Amino acid sequence: MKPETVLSTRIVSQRPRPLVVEPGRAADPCSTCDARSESVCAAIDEAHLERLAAAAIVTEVEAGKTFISEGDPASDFYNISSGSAKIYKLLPDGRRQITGFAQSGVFLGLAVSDNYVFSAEAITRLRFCRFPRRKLRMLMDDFPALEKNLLQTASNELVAAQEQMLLLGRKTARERLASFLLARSDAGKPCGHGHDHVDLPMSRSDIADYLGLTIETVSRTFTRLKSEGLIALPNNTRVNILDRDGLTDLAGGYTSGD
Amino acid sequence: MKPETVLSTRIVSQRPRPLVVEPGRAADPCSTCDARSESVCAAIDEAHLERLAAAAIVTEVEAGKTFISEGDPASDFYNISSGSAKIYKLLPDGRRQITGFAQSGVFLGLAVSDNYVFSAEAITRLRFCRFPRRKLRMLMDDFPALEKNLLQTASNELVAAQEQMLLLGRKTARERLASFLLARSDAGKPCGHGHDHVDLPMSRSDIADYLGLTIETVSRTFTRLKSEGLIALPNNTRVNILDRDGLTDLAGGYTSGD
DNA sequence: TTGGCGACTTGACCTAGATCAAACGCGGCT
DNA sequence: AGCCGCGTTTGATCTAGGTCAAGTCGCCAA
Repeated sequence: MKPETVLSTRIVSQRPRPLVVEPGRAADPCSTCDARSESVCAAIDEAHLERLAAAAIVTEVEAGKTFISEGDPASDFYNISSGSAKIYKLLPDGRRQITGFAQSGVFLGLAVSDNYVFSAEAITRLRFCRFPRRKLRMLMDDFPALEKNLLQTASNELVAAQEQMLLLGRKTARERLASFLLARSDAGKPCGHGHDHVDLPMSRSDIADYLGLTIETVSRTFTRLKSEGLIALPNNTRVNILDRDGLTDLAGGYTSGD
Repeated sequence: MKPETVLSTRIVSQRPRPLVVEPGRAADPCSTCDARSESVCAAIDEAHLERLAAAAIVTEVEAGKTFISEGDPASDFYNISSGSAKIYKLLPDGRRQITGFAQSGVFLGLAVSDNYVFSAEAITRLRFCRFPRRKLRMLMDDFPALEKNLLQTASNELVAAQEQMLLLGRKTARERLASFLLARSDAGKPCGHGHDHVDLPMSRSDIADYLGLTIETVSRTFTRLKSEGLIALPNNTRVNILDRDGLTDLAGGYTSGD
């Protein structure tokens, strides 16, 4: 729980390098935060940013680091400012379901119970703000807009969760992958790069655990979509969408976020 | 959209009987509402109940009636006061995923977009309050506790949704049914009846569409759990839990709500 | 340059659960 | 009482996707 232990031991042991971990009120990280406009922090205006900054603990972790573990006391609320992470749940025998990928702007840890009910692991090097629950509650009391924003965000998450239940319960492997690629292409839109190439920072195994499939099925299905001319696979972390309409058709009712 | 059209034509045509549909400010329905204590309405104290009652339109529909259709303009927010309903999404070819069962106290329609992204159908005769979105927003502005309560509720829904994704993506048919029965037995707890018998107002087909299975698999799995002595099936709408520990074990990490 | 490692792909085979097809059983109606 | 209709159960068979087992590819280190 000490900030020092946040660094990934596995990765760091191979190539130790210093990470910037600024505790508390550094040089007002919030006023220069890239993620602010897309995140719940947008609810707090420029004039009061120092309040936000005082509550936030900016932290950076290496790829592969598990920074939230299911069952741990739910002490903090997280807001990701750069990089991406996976949120997952495990069964006792190790089967894993990834319930979401979190990118810049995404909040985590709204859980109501005293303990986290999911785990979170950095996929890339990850930067985020941690807000102690108590301080977040105070901020919410002082800035009703923040609470409104969180409710809005939670509602959106709920809609996405229902879409994912439809995918997991009723779609075939091809439909799942098609839906996934389209959703990813929308998610990447605000990040600048165009609509028709999709960046996949996560491994095939992560995709499998997100879509309720095995790694082999994901791989085979990628190959098949490629041979059908729907996508191109220039490398393992990139997919180009060649036939968006075909993919949309396949995804079966996936409706773009706009 | 007119209140009269809310009645189920299919059922009513067999046995027409008058339904109580009290529009607007009847005899302050909120002060006598059974569901208030368990619902978001608990956020508004006795003294201001007439504000709540003025915004609410109490409606009653027959079993089988679809009262929210995916794609329709999301005009209202719903709060169920008695009966139960199913929330679902459809694929173009008719495959269905039930994303949740809503009982007394449950709110519906927090969706952010202008149109509903799910459908809802009454399982039993159903009573609920409808709040026009605009009025709900006004109430939230006046009663911050209401907004807090909604955020709390939405967070809980999100937790349940993640648990369901784990179920749909990674659990076997037996594990799904065991998890379902345990969850139902918890859900029934506040309604008075004991822990070890579970009431299932929904059909096998609904259970199948909720668990991402077919009706045949649900039926076979019930039979198997019964022959293994884990449950008893006195009739089609009732399950008695005979071996809760065994079932919990099977459910694989399902943790009771208490 | 080679060798080793980890992530991915491909192939052969297997199985949980889907599909197709009868029964069964119960409540309502005549 | 007897029939009808619908929801459910049960049985026989099929298949999408899982499992097991080799490859293949790229990347880094020596």
